[in-house]
Amino acid sequence: MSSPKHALLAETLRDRIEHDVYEGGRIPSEATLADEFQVSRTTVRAALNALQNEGLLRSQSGVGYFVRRFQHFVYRPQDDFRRTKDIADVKSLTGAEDPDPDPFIKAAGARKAEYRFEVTMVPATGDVLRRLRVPEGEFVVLRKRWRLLDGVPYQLYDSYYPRDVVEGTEVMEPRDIPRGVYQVLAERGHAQVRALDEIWVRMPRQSEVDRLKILPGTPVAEHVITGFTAEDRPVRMARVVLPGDRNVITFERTHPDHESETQSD
Amino acid sequence: MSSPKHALLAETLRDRIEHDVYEGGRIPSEATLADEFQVSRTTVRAALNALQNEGLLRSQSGVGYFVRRFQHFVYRPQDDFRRTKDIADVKSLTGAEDPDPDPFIKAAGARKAEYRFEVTMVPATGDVLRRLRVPEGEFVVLRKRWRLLDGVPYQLYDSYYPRDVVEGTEVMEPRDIPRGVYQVLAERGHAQVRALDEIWVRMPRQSEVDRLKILPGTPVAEHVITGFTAEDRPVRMARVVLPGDRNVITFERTHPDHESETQSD
DNA sequence: CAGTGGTCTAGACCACATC
DNA sequence: ATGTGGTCTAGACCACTGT
Repeated sequence: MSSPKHALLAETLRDRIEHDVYEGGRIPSEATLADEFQVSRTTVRAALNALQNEGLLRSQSGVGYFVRRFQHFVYRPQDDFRRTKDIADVKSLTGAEDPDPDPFIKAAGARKAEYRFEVTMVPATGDVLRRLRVPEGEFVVLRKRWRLLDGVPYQLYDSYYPRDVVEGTEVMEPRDIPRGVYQVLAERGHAQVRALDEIWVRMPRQSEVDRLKILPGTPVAEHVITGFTAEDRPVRMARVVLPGDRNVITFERTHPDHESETQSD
Repeated sequence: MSSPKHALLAETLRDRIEHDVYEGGRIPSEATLADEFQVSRTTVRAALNALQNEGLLRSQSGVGYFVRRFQHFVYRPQDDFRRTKDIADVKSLTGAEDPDPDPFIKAAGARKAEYRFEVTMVPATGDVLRRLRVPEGEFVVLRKRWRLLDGVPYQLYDSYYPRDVVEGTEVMEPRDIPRGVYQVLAERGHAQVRALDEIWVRMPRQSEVDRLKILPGTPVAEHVITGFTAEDRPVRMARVVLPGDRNVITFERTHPDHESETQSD
């Protein structure tokens, strides 16, 4: 009926962490805990390892274990749609000479927002192929974007476009598009009028751990946006990978009945 | 420059799993791997433990390690809004005598959907208090719901209502409301016309591990929905906890410019 | 019964951070 | 130099699953 020692220890530590027992979020050393609970260091490590995987602690080699603190960024996928309309507002609000209207930068607030870009042509595979309804092996344009706040990576934002839709436009260049991508798509006769959002949750791959500089035990959300024209052709797919310790995804919506009511008024 | 043995072993195993090297998803025993890679059993366990925490493997005591397989449920928060309109459709489609129009049941398809309910009054605390804008300590109505598919818990769905809004209605009873909650709210003069969705990602608490029967290394999404009336009063807050290995959250939206275009047509 | 994973120990050596 | 976490070993005993 009784739990193993490492589980009991983990339970005790979870409790202490929740009640802020440890000054400055600093957990006692492995040796100290082993001594206090009369168990081997290996058992202490098993407990601490579990807490790390739950995202409660982080360890720093040669220093110690610390309680993790979080600061979330509020990510609003709907803002991307609204971009072009807001350019004037941003200019008037910030007084910036050359305001960057990217919604990520607008939402950054006091934190320093930063980008990295990379544009390539890749053969469509897997879910990209399926979502963009492109023949196997056909090349699509991939815009890879890193979104950083105060030097910390907050999001990986990769967007895919069918080749014919964006070829010869500034979408092919690795820099921000002040007009907004939707403007460019519209000018080419592929205005995006509808989007489907899919969100799921998983543990990160090794490549994402490296790109996002996340600690072990940090889950990620994968957010895939597929954009459609009025003719229901998919013209854009974006895959956003968001570390769970740094992001909140938000949506706003109105009741469909209410919409029709107001329309029938 | 070289990685520790357990990391190299984990890397090798990740690769083998991805390339489906192991028949039937069955991983060799710890002893076998220790022998093959010439390391101690402890080192093998460190590698396998890491893969479990990444959600790639599950272990079964006394049996062995297996590759994990996933079957996702498509969760559409917007369906909840549409509920009352669809009752007739469900009846005509399924031919059921007493069709249950809950969107979760509709979306279950061939899988057997199941519920558990619990209704209580609790003092508002933390984010519930903040989101429902209720004075500290004031009691709110809590509807706790478990949503199961084929006996497996897929979602914890807890919804909170200000006491005055639902007192004396069937919302206080621990069973499904065929009319839909939105209908009840509307009849009480608190029609919900707008909702805010917030989604984030984290590792589960112990209580959630128990309630959802999830394996170690499974992250969860927390989805909080706050519903507002036309007067901007929050009348409903729901907290949905979704195990990452079983759910995809989806939204559909239309381009705001497009909406205004069609309205101005 | 044999084989599997789960628990636990004592002890060793290393790299790294801090003083 | 000291203390910290990171790695790794060999070996022991247990509980559980399958035949």
